Amino acid sequence: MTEAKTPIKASARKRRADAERSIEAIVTGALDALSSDPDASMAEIARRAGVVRATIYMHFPTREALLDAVMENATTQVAEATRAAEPARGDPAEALERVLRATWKQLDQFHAVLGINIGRLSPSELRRRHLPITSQYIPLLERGQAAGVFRSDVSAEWLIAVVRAIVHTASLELQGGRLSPSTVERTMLTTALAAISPPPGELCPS
Amino acid sequence: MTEAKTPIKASARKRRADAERSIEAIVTGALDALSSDPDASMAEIARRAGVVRATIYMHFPTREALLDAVMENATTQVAEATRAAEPARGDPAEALERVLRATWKQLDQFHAVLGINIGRLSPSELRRRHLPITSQYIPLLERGQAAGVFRSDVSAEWLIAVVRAIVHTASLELQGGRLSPSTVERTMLTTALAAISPPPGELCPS
DNA sequence: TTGACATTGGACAGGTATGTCTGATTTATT
DNA sequence: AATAAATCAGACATACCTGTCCAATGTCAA
Repeated sequence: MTEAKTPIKASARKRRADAERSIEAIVTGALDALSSDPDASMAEIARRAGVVRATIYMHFPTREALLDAVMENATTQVAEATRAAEPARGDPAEALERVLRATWKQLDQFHAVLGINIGRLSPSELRRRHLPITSQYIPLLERGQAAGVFRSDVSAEWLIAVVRAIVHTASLELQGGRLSPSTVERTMLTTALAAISPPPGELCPS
Repeated sequence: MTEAKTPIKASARKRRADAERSIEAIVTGALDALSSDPDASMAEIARRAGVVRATIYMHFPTREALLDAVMENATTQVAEATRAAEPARGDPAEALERVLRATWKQLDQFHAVLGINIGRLSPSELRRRHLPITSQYIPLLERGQAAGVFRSDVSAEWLIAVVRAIVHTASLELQGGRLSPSTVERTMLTTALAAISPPPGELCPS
C-alpha cells in the first residue's frame, strides 16, 4: 500500500528504504493535517510528516497526486479492516455492529477526505473509488433488508449514507466533548441501528 | 435583520436605501457562494451579489466580519421559521415533523456555514450562537423524551446532532441525484424519527 | 568504500486572495 | 437642483501557496 508511483511496465528500480519511510510519513501526515483542516498547505503537511516541503514533490508531482494517494490509502485501509470484520457472517444487525465497532474511527477519517474529494472529483469517479468499501456494505444491507431487519422501502445506498453520517456525528460529538468516550460506541451503534430499522408500525404484527 | 453595524450609542445617521439593498445582496450572495464552496473568495461573493469587491468592504471591514454577518443572518432566519412552525404545539413526534418539513432546507444551508464556523470559532462561542435554534429544539426533544416518544437514554443534544446530520445527508443525496425530489422529505422524516425513537424492544408492551 | 540515491535549506517565479486607496460616476435624499 | 452618500473601476501593497530548481549534506546499498 501507499504506492507513490505505479510503473507502467515492470518496476523501474528498487526504492530506497528511507524513501519508503518518507512516503509513509507524508501520506499519514497528510491524512492528519487534512482531517483537521481540509485546506492544509503543503508546508503544514510537510511539517506534520517531519519532512521538508520539497521532499513531498520528490514522490508526488503535485498536490492533486498527493490527495489521490491519501484517498487511495484511506479507502484501502478501511476496506481491509471492514473485510477483516467479516460483514457477510451471521445476523445482519450483528454483522453491521461488528463491522462498525471495528472500523468506525477509520470510517470517520475517511469522511474527512471524502469531504475534500466531493469538490475535486466527479460524482461517478467518487463512487468508483468508494467501491472497495461500498461493495462490502451493500450486500450486508441488502441481506438485512431481505431479512426484514433493515428498512426496505429505501435504497441500500441511503442506508449507507445515514450510517456514515451517524458515525461521523458520533466522532464529532466525541471530539467536542459532548459525548463521553465510554458511551460513544453504544450511542452510535444503537442510533445507527434504529435509523435503518423498519418503521415501528410494521414491527409488532410480525 | 442583516445589520452591518451595531452602533454603540444611538445610530450615527440613517443609511441610504441603496446601501441597505447592497448589504442584503452581499449577505445572501455570500450565503449562496459559501454554501457551494466554503472557501469562496470575496471576488466570487461580490460577483454573486452583483456588486464590486470594494463595495463589500464598505459595509464589512473584513472577511471575518462578513462571515459573522452571514451566520447571524442564517441563524436568525432558521430560528424565525422554526418558531413559526410552533415546535411547542401538539404531539412531540408530529411537532418535530412539522418543524422539519418547514425548515429542513434552511437547516441545511445553516449546516454549510456551520462547517465554516467550526474551524473559525471556539466551541463555546459556536454553541452560544446556535442558541436561537437549539433553544427551540431542546424543549421539543425533552418533551418527547418525557412522553416516551423519543429515546431518553441519550441527551437531547445528541438527538439534535443526529437529526441535523440526517437532514444534511438527505440534502446531499438529493443534490447528488441519489434521492428523488418526491421522496426526500418522507425518507428524511421517517429516518430522523426512527433514529431518535426508543429501542424497538420497549415499543410494543406499552 | 564508493557511488547513487535521498533529503535538506533556501531561493525563485507565478498565481491568487485580502485589504486599502483613489478619482470618477451614479444614486438617494432634502 | 444641490448636497451628501454610495458605487464603480482599477491600481496597489502584502501575504501566502504552489511548483521548480540548486548546491550541500546525509544515507542507503552493493
